[in-house]
Parts: sequence; structure tokens; C-alpha cells
Amino acid sequence: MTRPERRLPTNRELADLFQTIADYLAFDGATVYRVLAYEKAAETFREHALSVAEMARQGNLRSLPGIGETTEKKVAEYLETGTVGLLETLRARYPEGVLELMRLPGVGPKKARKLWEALGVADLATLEVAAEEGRVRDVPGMGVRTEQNLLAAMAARERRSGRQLLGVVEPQAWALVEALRSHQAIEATDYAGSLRRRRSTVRDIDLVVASRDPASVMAFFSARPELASVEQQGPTKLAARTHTELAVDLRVVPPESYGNLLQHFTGSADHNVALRGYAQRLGFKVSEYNVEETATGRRIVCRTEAQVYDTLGLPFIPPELREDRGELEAAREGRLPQLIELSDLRGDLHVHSDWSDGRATIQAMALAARERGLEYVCFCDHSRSLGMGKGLEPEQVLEQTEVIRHAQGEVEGIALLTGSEVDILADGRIDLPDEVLARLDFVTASIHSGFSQPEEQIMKRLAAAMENPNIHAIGHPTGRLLGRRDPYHVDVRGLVELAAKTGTILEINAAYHRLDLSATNARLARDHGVRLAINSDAHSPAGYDLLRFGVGEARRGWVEAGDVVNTLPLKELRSLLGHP
DNA sequence: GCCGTTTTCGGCCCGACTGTTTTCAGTCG
Repeated sequence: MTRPERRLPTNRELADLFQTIADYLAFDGATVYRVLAYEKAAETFREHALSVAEMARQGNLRSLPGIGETTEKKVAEYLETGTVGLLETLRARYPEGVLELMRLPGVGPKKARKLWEALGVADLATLEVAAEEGRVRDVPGMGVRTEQNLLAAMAARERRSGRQLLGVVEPQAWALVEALRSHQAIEATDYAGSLRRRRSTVRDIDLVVASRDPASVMAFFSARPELASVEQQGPTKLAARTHTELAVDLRVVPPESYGNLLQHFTGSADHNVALRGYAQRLGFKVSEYNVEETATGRRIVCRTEAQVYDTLGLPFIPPELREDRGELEAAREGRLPQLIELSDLRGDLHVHSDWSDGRATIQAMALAARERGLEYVCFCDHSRSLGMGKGLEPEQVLEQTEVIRHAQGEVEGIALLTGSEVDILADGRIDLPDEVLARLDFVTASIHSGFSQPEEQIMKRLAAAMENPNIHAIGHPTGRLLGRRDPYHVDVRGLVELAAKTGTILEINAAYHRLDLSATNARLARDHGVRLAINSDAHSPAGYDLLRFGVGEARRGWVEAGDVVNTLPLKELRSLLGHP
């Protein structure tokens, strides 16, 4: 008997499935820990670098943290039948629209449930009608304020999307931090949260402040012109929203507790849960104010974050690692990675000039690289297939190499390398002939078309490129555009294994809407001994500023300087590339 | 639902703010 071959669900699909079950269970009144278990499974699936469905097939799903017997069975059921019985039961019991209610700020499972039971509110549309007709205020436990807040939340929801790009949010966060630093009652301040952990997208700005005069800090900050509204304000805590629709949270503590506060609000939530569990076993209780010795009640306050970890017998854990992905164990065992720093980068192997779609000349790009302290830069302009006629024909590529050599004669203090960003065409061919590629210092191959091809076809294309001895690297290897386009169907493990076998470098493209490879994929590559390159993909002199985002993503992937080829001195890089 | 050099059962991180209540539940991070 043949079973119909079912397409394996993506990690994202499984994550969404478990998140939906979690939401339904919360609405149903399940214990919070059961709900959390489903949410944790969803998060684990969403972030995992390898195919979760494939792991389930092979029976080793339970090797993932937080995945137990029940979750494993539910995944198997989904693979087998295309659905999960528990979810169908819940769907039969409650309209799916009630889950939307819980996504409104200020509405959790309890309020959503009350609205549904008391008023028959089944989704946002019926809630809006009920609130406008003034019926919400009559629900026990709710009042006029609740009703108004719900209406405001629904109106605001239209304008607000979820997460914003790190590169968009960071400058705004810096502006707020700079403003706070100008206040004389503030002894220290930083942004914390996912921004400090360098997540590629962030939901809000968390600001932490050390001060002996919280009242004046609150008064000062709540009047900042960047804020469109202040939504919550107590003596030491404030929640606001910027004109750019970003949520801002501010917390103030005395300077002697600043380390505790910064640690607490840097998160991640998972890291803190794990850290507190660990602390508890050692006989300590960790809060945002201190570390308390449970037996004696003695409270240890920490001016710095390092002291928090030190009190628990741990070395400082860099924020980028705080995701509960093994950093506590590594810290305990003294094997935390020595993470790469921006200053480790000696060169940039992927920049564009006005020969293709860049906006600056070769000379201007060279000088800008030198200004930033780089020792070498490689021009990888697009080859001919790029749309709008901006790509270079083979003879133009050769002409450009001559121009670069000429420019080298006029610019001192930085080495100019010749290169190309060639297209891997839809049929796997490369759009420049090998004899041209062979004359370049460094060649990156990228996919810019045929994004919707099936995995097999995509992998064939990537394999053809990696097996070409004239191609050194794969550019933005999964093609994702954050918030706009999912990766094409690439088998990351296959990609990494082939890169290891062929010695192909995989790029971490530092443009903040790409960050591709992602941190989890970079970690997988690094664990397989694949060499990485962190490149800006700059299209203008300012584009070099993107490198810091690439370094952040790499650090989140446990990447060390030794994993990254453009930390090498030029001579060693050349010998690695086979151009002594 | 998950998990165990305290445990296979009984825990599971901890505190601030809001709104509706007269002492606290719900939500959030």
C-alpha cells in the first residue's frame, strides 16, 4: 500500500500550529504551564535551523529542549493526518476570532473569555460594535475605562505592525539614550531588551536608568518630544509610544542595583528563566533589584551586570548569547566562545560601485573603506543578468579590473581587490564564463531569480556554484528579506555540508533587511567548520556602517573571529583563496 | 506539558502598573 506523499511542513508552519494551540488552551482556561509548554515548543520550532518535521520522522524530536512525549506525538499526528485532534476539538468549541482578542494589548485569556461569555464577542469586529454601543462596561470586572482602552487598542492596531528592523530602531533608541545621558540626575543608562541582544527585528525599546531621583527622571522623560503618548506611568516605570509607532519602556533603579536591572531587562525571557532556575538550585533568588541568598535573606546588589553573573559563579555572558541555547552550560564549563568584534574585520569582500547598481565611484568607495580602518575591499559588482541593464558584460568586468588596478595606483593604505557578484541562473548556469572568473581575486555567487523553485532545483543551483573552483563564496545564501520575503526553499543543512566539502565560504550579508545567513544558520555552518565572511553589500560609502549588524548577527550565532575569513590579513586571505 | 546530582510527583522567575475593586485579579515584560 502506498501512502500519499505529503509535503513536509516547514518549521514556521509547525510553530504557527503550536502557537495556535497554545492560544486556544489559554482561552480554554488551561493551566499556565501547559500553555507555556506549547508556546515554548512553537518558539523552539520557529528558531531551529534544521527541519523539525524531518527530525520527527527520524524519531529524535525529543532531543530538542522542552519537547516531550506529548509534543512529539502531536507533531507525528500532524505529519500523518494533516491536523491535530486537540486543535480540532478546540476549534469546534470556540470561534477562531476569539484568538484575535487576546492579541490586543491589555487583553489576555481571562478578559477575552469574559467578553465572549457575557457579550458573545467572537472577534474584533463584534468587539468593536459592543464597545461602541457601551455594552462592555456592564461586564463584571470591566468598566468605562476598560471599554475606552479596548476601542483605543483596536484603533491603534490598524497603524501598528509587529516587529521592526533592528537597523531602523537602533538610531531612535540611541537618540533617547543620548537625551537621558544629558540629564544630571542620571548616573547610567542603556538600552536593553532584544535591541541589546542584537535581534534582527525588535518589538520595542527597553531603556534602563540608574538614578537617585526617579521622579525627576520620569518627569523629564515623559516630556520628551520623541514620545507621542505615555500609556503607563508609575514612580519607577513608564510605558510610552514614539511618533514612529514604537513602544518604549523605561525603568529606573538606584545606581547600586543598576547591574541587576540591566541584566533583567536585557533578557531574553528564556535566558532569565533558565538563570533563575539555576540560581535557585544554588540557593539564590534573582530579581531586577538584587540577588538574594534564600537561606539568610542577605541581598546582594550589583552595580554591573558582570557582578550578577559573578555572584552566581559564572563568567559574564555576552547579551547576544542570552537566548537559552546552551550559554549557561557553556559559561559553567568555561567554554563560552570568544565572540567576534567589529574591530576584528580587516576587510569587506562584497561592495558595489557605480559600475553596477552602486551610487559611488570605485575611488570613493575605496577611500570610505580606508576611513573606517579597513585594510582591503573587494568590488563585487553585479554581472549581466541583473535587471534594468545594470549588470556587467564579461568584457566590462575585465575592463573594470583594469580600472581598479589603476585606482590602486592612486589610493594608498588600502588594497583594492577585483571581484564579481555573479548570478546563479535559474538553470544552475553562472552568468559569466569561467575564463573571466578565473582572472578575479574573489567571486561571490548569489541567487537573484527563480525564488519559488522547489528545493531540489534550488539545491542543484547552489551545488553547481559551490562545485565551481572559480567561485569562492555564496552571497546571502537563503535569500530572505526580513518582513518581506521568506527564504527560498533551501535545505540549509545540505548547503552547509556541501560548503564544508567544497571549501566554499558562506556570506553573512550585513544589510539589516537581510542578515543572511541568520544567526542560527551561521551557528550551524560554524559547527560544521564552514568558513564565513561578514560583508556589508554596501552600495554607497555609508553602507559600510552596516557591518556592525552583520557582526551582531554572527555573535548571536556564536561566531568567533577565526571563523570569518575577512578577519585575516590580506596575505593570508590571498593564500586561502588560492592567489598567493 | 516538561522535567529531575533535591524529585517519576509537584513544582515551574519575579515584580510593577492598571482598573476595578475595598483587598486583588489580570496583564505584561
